[in-house]
Amino acid sequence: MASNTQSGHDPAELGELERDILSIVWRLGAVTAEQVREELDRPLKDSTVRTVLRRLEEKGYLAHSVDNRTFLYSSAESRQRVASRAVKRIVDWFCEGSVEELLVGMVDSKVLDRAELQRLAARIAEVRQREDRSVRAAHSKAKEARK
Amino acid sequence: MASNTQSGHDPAELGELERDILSIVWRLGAVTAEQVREELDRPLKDSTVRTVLRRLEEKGYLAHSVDNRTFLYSSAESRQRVASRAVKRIVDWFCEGSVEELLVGMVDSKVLDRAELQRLAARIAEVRQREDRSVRAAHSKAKEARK
DNA sequence: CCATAGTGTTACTGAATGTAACATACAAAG
DNA sequence: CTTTGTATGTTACATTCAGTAACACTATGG
Repeated sequence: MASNTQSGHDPAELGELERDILSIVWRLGAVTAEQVREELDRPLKDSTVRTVLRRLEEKGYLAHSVDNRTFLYSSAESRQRVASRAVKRIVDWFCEGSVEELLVGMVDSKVLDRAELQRLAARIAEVRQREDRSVRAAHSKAKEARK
Repeated sequence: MASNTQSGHDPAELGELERDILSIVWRLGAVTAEQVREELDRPLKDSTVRTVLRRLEEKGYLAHSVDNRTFLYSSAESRQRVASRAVKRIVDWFCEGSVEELLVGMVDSKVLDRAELQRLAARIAEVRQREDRSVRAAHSKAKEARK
């Protein structure tokens, strides 16, 4: 059943270099292959970096624009979004879709400590507020349209 | 930096067959290779199944005991624990360790809907309670073995 | 002693990733 | 117009991992 929100690609799991490069793009915003290369800890040839950038674009993680003959790569998906999808996959594989069970497990196995849990609870409350607002907004907007 | 909580194996990401088999073991509790094979949808040779079972054991996900010449496999780690570690990896890769950001992202990208969020909040409160209790218990019980 | 039921060993294949050389194109300098 | 320096396009090879399985080995009941 799955049914993703949009594109139909299954990220599987990115390799280490791919993740590093993705992180750099997320951090710097819009970068050239050269910039990425400099940012990396490992000394890689530029063709290597460009190959990975291209692959990341093929996979839908990046997009590029051309700035005066030079490619400027930027992310096509936010970190949160990518992370969320990855987590969702995990929840589906291992937890039969129950996010709560997952969270409980995370606390049990000390992946999440109490402090994080606390901040998390606060954050959830906050997001709930925001959600409420947008729900209400959509509501009144719909009413408006109906008129 | 980094530093894992305990054992030093990096789960990377299990393959599909591995996940299926792991799920079967989690579901059935203790199984023989033959049972696993029957449980699978795909028709695989038993040597295939046994190979995967062995690999899962090597990776630390399963353990086996010998029951009268036959191997009985059972899980060495709970689903929640495995899922938690997987999620932690993702959080580390993509969210710089911020679980809250991840959750926020999950709500934003509709991976988590409001109902789930609500149940989640309740569950977190519950876990918090339990944590409090065990913290108190551990406290009075002296601080010998830390595991 | 032999067949049967298990396990141990080894191997091949295909896909994904890391890594990079080499070929091309084109704008600016001369 | 030719040279040259950037930047991109193409292609390839090595490695690793997961899927898949054949074949060898061993002990046990009849």
